[in-house]
Amino acid sequence: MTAANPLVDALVRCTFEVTGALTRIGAENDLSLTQLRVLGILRDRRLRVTELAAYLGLEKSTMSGLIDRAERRGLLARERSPEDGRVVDVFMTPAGREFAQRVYDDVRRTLAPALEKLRPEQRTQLLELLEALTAR
Amino acid sequence: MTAANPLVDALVRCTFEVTGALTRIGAENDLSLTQLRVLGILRDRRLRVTELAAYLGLEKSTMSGLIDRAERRGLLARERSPEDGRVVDVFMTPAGREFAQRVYDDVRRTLAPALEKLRPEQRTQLLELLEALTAR
DNA sequence: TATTGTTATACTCTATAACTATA
DNA sequence: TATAGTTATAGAGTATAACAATA
Repeated sequence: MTAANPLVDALVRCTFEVTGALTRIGAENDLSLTQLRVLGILRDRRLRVTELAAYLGLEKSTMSGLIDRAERRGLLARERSPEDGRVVDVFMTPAGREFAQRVYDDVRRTLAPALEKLRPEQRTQLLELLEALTAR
Repeated sequence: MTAANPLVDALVRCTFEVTGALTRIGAENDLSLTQLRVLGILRDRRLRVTELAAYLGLEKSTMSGLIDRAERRGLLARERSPEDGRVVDVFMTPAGREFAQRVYDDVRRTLAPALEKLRPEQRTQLLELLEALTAR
Protein backbone atom coordinates (compact mmCIF):
# COMPACT_ATOMS: atom_id res chain seq x y z
CA MET A 1 0.00 0.00 0.00
CA THR A 2 1.16 3.48 -0.85
CA ALA A 3 -0.16 6.57 0.88
CA ALA A 4 -2.58 8.74 -1.07
CA ASN A 5 -0.78 11.60 -2.77
CA PRO A 6 -3.06 14.42 -3.90
CA LEU A 7 -0.25 16.13 -5.78
CA VAL A 8 0.53 13.08 -7.91
CA ASP A 9 -3.17 12.60 -8.51
CA ALA A 10 -3.59 16.22 -9.62
CA LEU A 11 -0.58 15.89 -11.92
CA VAL A 12 -1.96 12.72 -13.49
CA ARG A 13 -5.38 14.30 -13.95
CA CYS A 14 -3.86 17.37 -15.57
CA THR A 15 -1.74 15.14 -17.81
CA PHE A 16 -4.78 13.26 -19.05
CA GLU A 17 -6.60 16.51 -19.76
CA VAL A 18 -3.77 18.01 -21.75
CA THR A 19 -3.25 14.70 -23.52
CA GLY A 20 -6.92 14.75 -24.46
CA ALA A 21 -6.53 18.18 -26.04
CA LEU A 22 -3.36 17.13 -27.85
CA THR A 23 -4.99 13.97 -29.14
CA ARG A 24 -7.95 15.93 -30.44
CA ILE A 25 -5.83 18.54 -32.18
CA GLY A 26 -3.65 15.78 -33.57
CA ALA A 27 -6.67 13.89 -34.90
CA GLU A 28 -7.93 17.03 -36.64
CA ASN A 29 -4.64 16.99 -38.53
CA ASP A 30 -4.44 13.21 -39.03
CA LEU A 31 -1.69 12.88 -36.48
CA SER A 32 -1.51 10.44 -33.60
CA LEU A 33 -0.12 11.67 -30.30
CA THR A 34 3.11 9.89 -31.18
CA GLN A 35 3.40 11.53 -34.60
CA LEU A 36 2.71 14.89 -32.97
CA ARG A 37 5.54 14.20 -30.60
CA VAL A 38 7.88 13.13 -33.38
CA LEU A 39 7.28 16.46 -35.11
CA GLY A 40 7.91 18.32 -31.86
CA ILE A 41 11.19 16.51 -31.27
CA LEU A 42 12.50 16.91 -34.81
CA ARG A 43 11.62 20.60 -34.95
CA ASP A 44 15.10 21.63 -33.90
CA ARG A 45 17.05 18.40 -34.27
CA ARG A 46 18.21 15.84 -36.79
CA LEU A 47 18.32 12.41 -35.18
CA ARG A 48 19.16 8.87 -36.18
CA VAL A 49 16.43 6.26 -35.92
CA THR A 50 17.75 4.76 -32.69
CA GLU A 51 18.00 8.13 -30.99
CA LEU A 52 14.48 9.01 -31.99
CA ALA A 53 13.25 5.68 -30.65
CA ALA A 54 15.06 6.37 -27.36
CA TYR A 55 13.45 9.81 -27.06
CA LEU A 56 10.02 8.28 -27.49
CA GLY A 57 10.65 5.12 -25.50
CA LEU A 58 9.76 2.94 -28.49
CA GLU A 59 11.37 0.05 -30.36
CA LYS A 60 13.38 0.68 -33.52
CA SER A 61 10.93 -1.40 -35.49
CA THR A 62 8.08 0.81 -34.30
CA MET A 63 10.05 3.86 -35.39
CA SER A 64 10.50 2.41 -38.88
CA GLY A 65 6.75 2.30 -39.34
CA LEU A 66 6.18 5.78 -37.89
CA ILE A 67 8.87 7.25 -40.13
CA ASP A 68 7.54 5.36 -43.17
CA ARG A 69 4.10 6.89 -42.79
CA ALA A 70 5.35 10.40 -42.09
CA GLU A 71 7.77 10.15 -45.02
CA ARG A 72 4.98 8.99 -47.33
CA ARG A 73 3.12 12.18 -46.33
CA GLY A 74 6.15 14.28 -47.15
CA LEU A 75 6.64 15.46 -43.57
CA LEU A 76 9.93 13.69 -42.84
CA ALA A 77 12.91 12.50 -44.85
CA ARG A 78 15.64 9.90 -44.31
CA GLU A 79 19.28 10.18 -45.22
CA ARG A 80 21.98 7.55 -44.92
CA SER A 81 24.90 8.83 -42.83
CA PRO A 82 28.07 9.33 -44.88
CA GLU A 83 30.29 8.44 -41.91
CA ASP A 84 28.56 5.22 -40.92
CA GLY A 85 26.65 3.31 -43.56
CA ARG A 86 24.42 1.64 -41.01
CA VAL A 87 23.00 4.86 -39.64
CA VAL A 88 19.92 6.61 -41.01
CA ASP A 89 19.29 10.24 -40.08
CA VAL A 90 15.74 11.53 -39.90
CA PHE A 91 14.76 15.16 -40.29
CA MET A 92 11.82 17.34 -41.22
CA THR A 93 11.16 18.48 -44.75
CA PRO A 94 10.29 22.16 -45.27
CA ALA A 95 6.67 21.10 -45.74
CA GLY A 96 6.85 19.13 -42.51
CA ARG A 97 8.30 22.09 -40.67
CA GLU A 98 5.54 24.36 -41.91
CA PHE A 99 2.89 21.80 -41.02
CA ALA A 100 4.33 21.29 -37.53
CA GLN A 101 4.39 25.04 -37.00
CA ARG A 102 0.71 25.27 -37.86
CA VAL A 103 -0.27 22.36 -35.65
CA TYR A 104 1.70 23.63 -32.67
CA ASP A 105 0.20 27.10 -33.16
CA ASP A 106 -3.12 25.36 -32.86
CA VAL A 107 -1.97 23.68 -29.65
CA ARG A 108 -0.99 27.06 -28.20
CA ARG A 109 -4.28 28.63 -29.19
CA THR A 110 -6.16 25.75 -27.60
CA LEU A 111 -4.29 25.56 -24.32
CA ALA A 112 -3.66 29.26 -23.74
CA PRO A 113 -7.22 30.18 -22.61
CA ALA A 114 -7.10 27.79 -19.64
CA LEU A 115 -3.75 29.23 -18.61
CA GLU A 116 -4.99 32.77 -18.96
CA LYS A 117 -7.55 32.12 -16.27
CA LEU A 118 -4.62 32.15 -13.85
CA ARG A 119 -3.41 35.45 -12.47
CA PRO A 120 -0.15 36.70 -13.99
CA GLU A 121 1.89 35.91 -10.90
CA GLN A 122 0.39 32.42 -10.83
CA ARG A 123 1.48 31.89 -14.43
CA THR A 124 5.01 32.85 -13.50
CA GLN A 125 4.93 30.46 -10.58
CA LEU A 126 3.59 27.62 -12.71
CA LEU A 127 6.25 28.11 -15.36
CA GLU A 128 8.97 27.98 -12.70
CA LEU A 129 7.50 24.88 -11.11
CA LEU A 130 7.13 23.04 -14.41
CA GLU A 131 10.69 23.87 -15.32
CA ALA A 132 11.96 22.72 -11.95
CA LEU A 133 10.00 19.53 -12.44
CA THR A 134 11.27 18.64 -15.89
CA ALA A 135 14.86 19.70 -15.27
CA ARG A 136 17.17 16.73 -15.38
CA MET B 1 1.34 32.75 -36.67
CA THR B 2 0.87 32.49 -32.95
CA ALA B 3 3.24 34.10 -30.48
CA ALA B 4 5.61 31.78 -28.66
CA ASN B 5 4.21 30.79 -25.30
CA PRO B 6 6.80 29.34 -22.90
CA LEU B 7 4.14 28.34 -20.41
CA VAL B 8 2.19 26.27 -22.92
CA ASP B 9 5.43 24.72 -24.12
CA ALA B 10 6.46 23.81 -20.57
CA LEU B 11 3.02 22.32 -19.94
CA VAL B 12 3.21 20.21 -23.10
CA ARG B 13 6.73 19.05 -22.27
CA CYS B 14 5.65 18.07 -18.76
CA THR B 15 2.63 16.28 -20.17
CA PHE B 16 4.77 14.19 -22.50
CA GLU B 17 7.13 13.29 -19.66
CA VAL B 18 4.37 12.17 -17.34
CA THR B 19 2.68 10.34 -20.20
CA GLY B 20 5.95 8.55 -20.86
CA ALA B 21 6.08 7.36 -17.25
CA LEU B 22 2.42 6.30 -17.32
CA THR B 23 2.93 4.43 -20.58
CA ARG B 24 5.93 2.59 -19.19
CA ILE B 25 4.19 1.61 -15.95
CA GLY B 26 1.15 0.58 -17.96
CA ALA B 27 3.25 -1.57 -20.27
CA GLU B 28 4.84 -3.33 -17.30
CA ASN B 29 1.31 -4.35 -16.34
CA ASP B 30 0.09 -5.08 -19.87
CA LEU B 31 -2.06 -1.97 -19.92
CA SER B 32 -2.19 0.66 -22.62
CA LEU B 33 -2.49 4.28 -21.57
CA THR B 34 -6.18 4.07 -22.45
CA GLN B 35 -6.77 0.97 -20.33
CA LEU B 36 -4.93 2.64 -17.46
CA ARG B 37 -7.27 5.57 -17.80
CA VAL B 38 -10.35 3.35 -17.94
CA LEU B 39 -9.33 1.79 -14.63
CA GLY B 40 -8.77 5.23 -13.15
CA ILE B 41 -12.18 6.45 -14.22
CA LEU B 42 -14.08 3.37 -13.08
CA ARG B 43 -12.37 3.31 -9.69
CA ASP B 44 -15.16 5.26 -8.05
CA ARG B 45 -17.89 5.11 -10.67
CA ARG B 46 -20.18 2.77 -12.53
CA LEU B 47 -20.80 4.08 -16.05
CA ARG B 48 -22.68 3.05 -19.14
CA VAL B 49 -20.67 2.42 -22.31
CA THR B 50 -21.60 5.74 -23.91
CA GLU B 51 -20.64 7.73 -20.81
CA LEU B 52 -17.30 5.98 -20.62
CA ALA B 53 -16.67 6.73 -24.30
CA ALA B 54 -17.51 10.39 -23.68
CA TYR B 55 -15.08 10.56 -20.74
CA LEU B 56 -12.31 9.21 -22.94
CA GLY B 57 -13.26 11.03 -26.12
CA LEU B 58 -13.61 7.74 -28.01
CA GLU B 59 -16.25 6.09 -30.19
CA LYS B 60 -18.66 3.58 -28.71
CA SER B 61 -17.27 0.88 -30.98
CA THR B 62 -13.77 1.54 -29.63
CA MET B 63 -15.15 1.20 -26.11
CA SER B 64 -16.66 -2.17 -26.95
CA GLY B 65 -13.24 -3.53 -27.82
CA LEU B 66 -11.55 -1.99 -24.79
CA ILE B 67 -14.20 -3.40 -22.49
CA ASP B 68 -14.05 -6.80 -24.20
CA ARG B 69 -10.35 -7.17 -23.55
CA ALA B 70 -10.51 -5.91 -19.96
CA GLU B 71 -13.48 -8.16 -19.29
CA ARG B 72 -11.63 -11.16 -20.71
CA ARG B 73 -8.86 -10.41 -18.20
CA GLY B 74 -11.37 -10.32 -15.38
CA LEU B 75 -10.80 -6.63 -14.62
CA LEU B 76 -14.19 -5.27 -15.67
CA ALA B 77 -17.72 -6.60 -15.88
CA ARG B 78 -20.82 -5.60 -17.85
CA GLU B 79 -24.40 -5.59 -16.63
CA ARG B 80 -27.53 -4.84 -18.61
CA SER B 81 -29.55 -2.03 -17.02
CA PRO B 82 -32.85 -3.21 -15.54
CA GLU B 83 -34.55 0.13 -16.34
CA ASP B 84 -33.50 0.41 -19.97
CA GLY B 85 -32.72 -2.77 -21.84
CA ARG B 86 -30.47 -0.96 -24.30
CA VAL B 87 -28.05 0.28 -21.69
CA VAL B 88 -24.99 -1.63 -20.51
CA ASP B 89 -23.29 -0.59 -17.27
CA VAL B 90 -19.58 -1.18 -16.85
CA PHE B 91 -17.83 -1.52 -13.51
CA MET B 92 -14.71 -2.98 -11.96
CA THR B 93 -14.57 -6.46 -10.52
CA PRO B 94 -12.93 -6.90 -7.11
CA ALA B 95 -9.87 -8.30 -8.88
CA GLY B 96 -9.84 -5.28 -11.18
CA ARG B 97 -10.09 -2.93 -8.23
CA GLU B 98 -7.19 -4.63 -6.50
CA PHE B 99 -5.14 -4.60 -9.68
CA ALA B 100 -5.86 -0.90 -10.32
CA GLN B 101 -4.88 -0.11 -6.75
CA ARG B 102 -1.52 -1.81 -7.25
CA VAL B 103 -0.85 -0.11 -10.58
CA TYR B 104 -1.76 3.34 -9.29
CA ASP B 105 0.40 2.76 -6.21
CA ASP B 106 3.17 2.12 -8.67
CA VAL B 107 2.35 5.38 -10.45
CA ARG B 108 2.60 7.27 -7.16
CA ARG B 109 5.88 5.63 -6.25
CA THR B 110 7.28 6.50 -9.66
CA LEU B 111 6.18 10.12 -9.84
CA ALA B 112 6.61 11.10 -6.19
CA PRO B 113 10.44 11.39 -6.24
CA ALA B 114 10.41 14.11 -8.91
CA LEU B 115 7.82 16.03 -6.90
CA GLU B 116 9.77 15.63 -3.70
CA LYS B 117 12.61 17.56 -5.23
CA LEU B 118 10.37 20.61 -4.86
CA ARG B 119 10.33 22.48 -1.56
CA PRO B 120 7.21 21.89 0.55
CA GLU B 121 5.77 25.32 -0.16
CA GLN B 122 6.36 24.78 -3.87
CA ARG B 123 4.44 21.52 -3.70
CA THR B 124 1.53 23.34 -2.09
CA GLN B 125 1.67 25.98 -4.81
CA LEU B 126 1.77 23.39 -7.57
CA LEU B 127 -1.20 21.53 -6.17
CA GLU B 128 -3.21 24.74 -6.04
CA LEU B 129 -2.24 25.70 -9.56
CA LEU B 130 -3.05 22.28 -11.01
CA GLU B 131 -6.41 22.34 -9.29
CA ALA B 132 -7.16 25.83 -10.57
CA LEU B 133 -6.21 24.64 -14.03
CA THR B 134 -8.38 21.54 -14.15
CA ALA B 135 -11.38 23.09 -12.39
CA ARG B 136 -14.33 23.28 -14.72
C1' DT C 1 30.96 -10.31 -33.71
C1' DA C 2 28.33 -6.24 -32.65
C1' DT C 3 25.43 -2.54 -34.22
C1' DT C 4 21.89 -0.15 -37.20
C1' DG C 5 17.93 -0.42 -39.33
C1' DT C 6 14.14 -3.03 -41.83
C1' DT C 7 10.80 -6.74 -42.44
C1' DA C 8 7.45 -10.30 -40.89
C1' DT C 9 4.06 -11.25 -37.71
C1' DA C 10 0.63 -10.69 -34.25
C1' DC C 11 -2.09 -8.00 -31.24
C1' DT C 12 -4.10 -3.59 -29.54
C1' DC C 13 -6.21 0.85 -30.51
C1' DT C 14 -9.03 3.59 -33.30
C1' DA C 15 -12.79 5.23 -36.54
C1' DT C 16 -16.60 4.43 -39.92
C1' DA C 17 -20.39 1.97 -41.40
C1' DA C 18 -23.77 -1.49 -40.94
C1' DC C 19 -26.32 -3.96 -37.84
C1' DT C 20 -29.50 -5.69 -33.61
C1' DA C 21 -32.32 -4.79 -29.85
C1' DT C 22 -34.91 -1.74 -27.17
C1' DA C 23 -37.49 2.52 -26.42
C1' DT D 1 -37.97 6.69 -35.50
C1' DA D 2 -34.30 7.35 -32.26
C1' DT D 3 -30.95 5.50 -29.04
C1' DA D 4 -27.53 2.01 -26.96
C1' DG D 5 -24.45 -1.09 -27.96
C1' DT D 6 -22.00 -4.65 -30.96
C1' DT D 7 -19.81 -6.38 -35.13
C1' DA D 8 -17.17 -6.01 -39.49
C1' DT D 9 -13.57 -3.86 -41.58
C1' DA D 10 -9.47 -1.26 -42.35
C1' DG D 11 -5.55 1.27 -40.95
C1' DA D 12 -2.23 2.99 -37.37
C1' DG D 13 0.64 1.94 -33.32
C1' DT D 14 3.20 -1.35 -30.78
C1' DA D 15 6.53 -5.30 -29.54
C1' DT D 16 9.22 -9.56 -30.63
C1' DA D 17 11.95 -12.15 -33.56
C1' DA D 18 14.45 -12.82 -37.68
C1' DC D 19 17.04 -10.65 -41.06
C1' DA D 20 20.55 -7.70 -44.16
C1' DA D 21 24.14 -4.48 -44.33
C1' DT D 22 27.86 -2.27 -42.27
C1' DA D 23 31.46 -1.73 -38.81
